[in-house]
Amino acid sequence: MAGKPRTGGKPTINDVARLSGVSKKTVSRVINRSPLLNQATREKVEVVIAELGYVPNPQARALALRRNFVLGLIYDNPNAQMVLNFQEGVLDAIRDTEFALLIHPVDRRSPQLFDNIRRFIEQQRLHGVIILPPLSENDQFAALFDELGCNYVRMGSARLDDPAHLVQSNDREAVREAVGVLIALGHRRIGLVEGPEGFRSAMERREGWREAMEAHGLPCGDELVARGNYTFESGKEAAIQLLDLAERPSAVFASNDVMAAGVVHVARERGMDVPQDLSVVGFDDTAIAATIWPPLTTVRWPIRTMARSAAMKLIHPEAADKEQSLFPTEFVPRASTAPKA
Amino acid sequence: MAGKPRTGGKPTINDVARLSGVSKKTVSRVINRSPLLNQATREKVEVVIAELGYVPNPQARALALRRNFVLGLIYDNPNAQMVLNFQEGVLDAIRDTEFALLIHPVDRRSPQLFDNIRRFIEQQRLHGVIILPPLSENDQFAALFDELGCNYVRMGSARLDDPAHLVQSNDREAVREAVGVLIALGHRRIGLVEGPEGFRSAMERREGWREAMEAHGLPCGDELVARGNYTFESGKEAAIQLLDLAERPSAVFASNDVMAAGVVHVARERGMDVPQDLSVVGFDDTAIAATIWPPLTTVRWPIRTMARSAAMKLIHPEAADKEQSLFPTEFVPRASTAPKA
DNA sequence: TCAGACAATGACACCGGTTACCAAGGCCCG
DNA sequence: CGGGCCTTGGTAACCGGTGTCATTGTCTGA
Repeated sequence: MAGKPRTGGKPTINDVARLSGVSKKTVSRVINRSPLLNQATREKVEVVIAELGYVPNPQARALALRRNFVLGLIYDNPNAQMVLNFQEGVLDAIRDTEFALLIHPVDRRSPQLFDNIRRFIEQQRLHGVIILPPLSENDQFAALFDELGCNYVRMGSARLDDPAHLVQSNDREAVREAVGVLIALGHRRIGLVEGPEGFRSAMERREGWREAMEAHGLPCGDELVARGNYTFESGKEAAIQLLDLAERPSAVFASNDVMAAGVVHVARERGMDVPQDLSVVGFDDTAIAATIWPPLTTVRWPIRTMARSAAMKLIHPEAADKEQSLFPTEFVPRASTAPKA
Repeated sequence: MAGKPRTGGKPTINDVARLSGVSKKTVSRVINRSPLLNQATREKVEVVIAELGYVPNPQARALALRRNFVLGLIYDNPNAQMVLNFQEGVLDAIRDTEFALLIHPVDRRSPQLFDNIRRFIEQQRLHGVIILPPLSENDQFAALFDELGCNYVRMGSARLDDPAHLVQSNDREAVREAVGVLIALGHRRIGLVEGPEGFRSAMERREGWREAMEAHGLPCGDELVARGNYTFESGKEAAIQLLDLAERPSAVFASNDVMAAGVVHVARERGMDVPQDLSVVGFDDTAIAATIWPPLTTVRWPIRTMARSAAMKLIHPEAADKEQSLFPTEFVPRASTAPKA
C-alpha cells in the first residue's frame, strides 16, 4: 500500500496529517469532534484515519491534556464475588468510553498500607479512584486523596461525612427488616454473628439487629452476639459459640453470606436441620447464598449498580450531584428460614 | 518552602534539575540508575527528589520510551474465585515494579468480541496481555495479538501449539488420578459432568475420565456423560440426568467445583446422602469446595502461581524460557467421597 | 467599496520525559 | 607538554498529542 507510515510502529497523527494534506491540528480537531470544522475536510481526514487504522496514542494524549483516562479501584476485601461485582459495576460505567480500569488490591493490615496507596496514586496519576469497604470507612484515606489531589469516591455502607464522594446503602434499615421477618416467624431468641471490629458495615448491621430486637422487647444481650471477621471459618466459630449456649437461639442473623454459610455448616455437623431446627439469614446475596444447601435467605444490596454510579461520579464530575448516592436493599427470602418450631 | 515548583501541579524533572543545579539529563540518569554518574551528584539530586516528592510522570515516560508499563488481563470466566486468583497472581508478579494491571472482561458470546478486544489493545498500547481460559483456547486470538504486535501469554489447561506464549497445567492426568481414586474406592459406574463444548479444558477433563475408566475396563458410554456449562445450574441439570438413569452411578466426577456443588445439591434434594449414597469429585478447588457441605473432594491447580508466571514472562521476556510453563495439580481429598456402599 | 465579523485552518510552542550527540575537564601516556 | 581517552554534563531534537494565536478567505452591512 502506498503512503504507509514509516516502517514499523503504529500510524501517528503526523501520518494522518501528511496523507490527508492537512495539519496535525486539523486531525486533532477531527478526533475531538470539534464543531468548527468543514464537513468535507472532516470526511477527507476520516477516510485516511480508517484506511490507516489510526488510533490516538493515549499516553501522548494524557501528557498533553494533563489528565489520564484511567480509574483505579482500591480494595481489601475477602469476598471474591463481591470484589468482582464491584469491578463489573465500574466496568459497566466505562464501557464504550475512553476510560480504563486499574485494580489495586491491598492488605489493610500491612504497615506500609498508606505508603503503598500513596505510591500507587502518585505513580499512576489516575483520573480518580474508587475505594471499597472496609477501606472506604477510614477517613484518613479521604485525607490522603485530598492531599494528593486525586478524585475519589468511597463505597460505604452507611452515612459517612462527605456526600460528594460517597455512594452508599442503608444496611441498618435492611437488617432491621430482615430480623423483623425472623421475629414475625415467631423467633424470640435470635443470635447475631457480627462482623469484625472497626468495620462500619459491621457496626451498622449490628445496630439494625439491636433496633429490631429492642423494638419487639426481645433480648439482645452480649451472649447472643458472636464476633466473626467475614470469613467462612470465623462464621463456623461464631456458630459454635451461639449453639453452645444453654438457651440456644432458634434463628441466627449473620452479617454476611459467607459467615451464614459457616453457621449452616456447623448446624449440619451437629445434626441440626436448617431451617427446621435453626433459621439462618445472611447478608450480601453473593453467589454462595444460592449455591449452598439450603439456599440462603439473605439481603441483597445492588453492588454492581452502586459501583457503576461511583464510577459515573468520577467520569462526569459535573453531574455527580445528579447521580444517585443512596441505594435501596432488597430482602431475598429463600429456604434457610422457617417458622419457629 | 523556598524553591518550590510552579504553583499547582506536581513537580517535574525540570523542577528537580533546576533546584539541584544540574540538567534534565542528569536527573534522568539518576532515575534510571545509570552507572556512569558521579556519586556526589547522584546524592545531591536524590536529596532534591526526596524533598520535592518528585515522581516521574508515567505517561511522559511511556511516550518517550515507546513502551507502556501496563499489563492487560482479558477473560470471560463465570467463576469469581478463579478470576480473582488469576488477578492476584498477576499482581504478585508486578508488585514493587513499575507495572500496573488493567482488567478487561469480555463476553465471549458477543458478536463484537474480536472488535472489542482489538479496540482494547489498540487503544491502550499495553506492554502485554494475559488471556484466561476459555478465551485462551481460541487460536484466533493468538493470531490477533500477533497482528497487533502485542505480547501475550495464554493460560491453558492443555498443550496448545505455541510454548513461548503458554502457561498450562495437565488436567487430563489430574482427572485420571482423581477418577482412579474413585475406582480404588470400589466405584464401577462413575458419571461425568462434562464442561461446555468447545472448551479445551472440558475436553481434556473428559478424556482424563475416559482414560481412567478404560484402563480399568469400566463402562464409559455416553449415557454416563452429561454436559454442563461450568455453572451451578447446569451442574444441577446434569445431575438430574445422571441420577435419573435406570442403573445410576454411585459416583460422579464433575468438571469443575461449581457444577459439583450442583450435583451435591440435587442429591440432597432427592434425599440422598453424600458421600454415603453418592461420591462426588470436583475440579479447581475454589472457595466453594471447602464451603459446601460436605466439603468437596477436588483437584487443585495452582492458578495464582501460574498467573504469576505468565506475568513474569511478559515482564522479563528475556527470561521467559526459564520461567516454568507446566504446573502440577494436586488431588485434594475431602468428605464428599467414600467407599462404594 | 471597504471595514469588520466570522468560519476554517495552520504555525508553533508545550506537556514531561527520553536519546543522540557534542563539549569540557581530568587523566594517562609518549 | 600536547594528544587521545574516559568521565561527566549540557543542548537539542524527539515521542504524539494539545492549546494559543495568527492567518486566510468569505460574507455582511454601512
